Amino acid sequence: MIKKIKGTNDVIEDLYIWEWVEEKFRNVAKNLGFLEIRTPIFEATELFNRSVGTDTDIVQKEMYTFEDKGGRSITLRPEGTASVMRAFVEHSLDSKGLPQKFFYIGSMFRYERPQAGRLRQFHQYGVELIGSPLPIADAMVILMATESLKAIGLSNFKLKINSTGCEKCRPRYKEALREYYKPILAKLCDDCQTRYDKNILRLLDCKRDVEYAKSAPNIIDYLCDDCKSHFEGVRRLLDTLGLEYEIDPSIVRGLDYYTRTVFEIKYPSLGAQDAILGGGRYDHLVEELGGKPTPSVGFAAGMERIMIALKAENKLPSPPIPDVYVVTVSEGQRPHALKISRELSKTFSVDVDLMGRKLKSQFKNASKEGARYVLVVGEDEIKSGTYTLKDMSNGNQMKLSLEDVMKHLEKTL
RNA sequence: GUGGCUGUAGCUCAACUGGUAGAGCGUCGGACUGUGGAUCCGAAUGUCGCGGGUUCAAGCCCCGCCAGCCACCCCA
Repeated sequence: MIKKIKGTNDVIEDLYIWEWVEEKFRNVAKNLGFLEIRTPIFEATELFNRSVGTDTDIVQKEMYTFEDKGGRSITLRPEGTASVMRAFVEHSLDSKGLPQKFFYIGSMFRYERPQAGRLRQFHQYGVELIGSPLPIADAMVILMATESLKAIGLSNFKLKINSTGCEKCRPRYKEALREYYKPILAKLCDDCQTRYDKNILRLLDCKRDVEYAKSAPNIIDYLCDDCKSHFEGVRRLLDTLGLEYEIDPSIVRGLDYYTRTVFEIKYPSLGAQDAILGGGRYDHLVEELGGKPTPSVGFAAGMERIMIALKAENKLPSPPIPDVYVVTVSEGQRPHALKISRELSKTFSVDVDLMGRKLKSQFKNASKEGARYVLVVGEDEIKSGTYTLKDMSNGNQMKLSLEDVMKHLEKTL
């Protein structure tokens, strides 16, 4: 048997949940003036090297990269922001005026070992607000994040924010961290030893050496005046909106392009992979991709993790059921039943037996599928032009003309 | 990439210290030849994850691979 590739998933019975969630997210985004965008699922490898950063784990070991038949290096997108920004630059969308506001829902690919809440092909809902340097842009994006989660009924999530400063203040902070950790380096775990050289910020969210991280220098104290007032501006707006958040100095995002604001939404009961959404500001990404300086903010949310959270909170929508199940008594009525099904399906969701089962089994089937009504098309019905409509919730039956059947369904469904 | 646990019917799981595969649920049918959700009866379906080894004999033991789950790393 050919089986699906490791770390991929078939969504079959649960698809209606996905559709429902996506609809809610689209609504939130569209009502705030964001335009849905679909970019290619693969891009030139160079795009991700430039945007995500050559030193990041994503680029170094997690990308699905291959050469196409023309000898080009192609990569399955590991995240969505790079493509949206590329499209923004490629189509000179700044000429349409700023800001430009986009959202997307789609597949991302990362070659990682699968575990709870982590797949190799996964899906993200993401938002990009391009062109505004102001704190209100950060606040808008964070608001969209929380509103989206609330729109699907989630409540047990925690918003955490931080600032990673800019090219002026971040080096100063890194230096301070190096000085702090240098004398105790030998006491740290093996991973932290390598993190010290590779990416010192990562020492802050090590799961083992938490004690040392607690008393480490806090980036907030090292922010330059501009970054500090920007961060305070964002906080004031979040306070105005009444959003609860925690300032968490250990939030260090794994992509190189972040500047200033970074944030995460955690769903603590999910297990090790408890971040359902992450984002921040990336003020230099457009320049990096060859456009004019265009400060931007955005986030990406993990659809699969959101699905797990939804199930945990028991906030699932109800599954789709047929409104009417059309049933025949014998073979001769099948053509008639098919025609009636066509009429009914213009307004209602209809199911009809396609297996040639006998009447009783058709009823069983209708019941199993949760059909609200069964319409019997038998010899008598065809002769008289009045059909037997049975309400499966209480067993009541009545004989109605097709027109009256339609009316009755419209009234009661 | 590393580590732990797991892999028997569509699903959940059983099979004593190795003796050659079973139950419940589900599916389909019948009891009930124009009526469901209850009950009863019956039927079908397994390369026992794959490959190799040990043995008279392997679902069970050994090795390798693959897959799943969980964790590390990292992230959504």
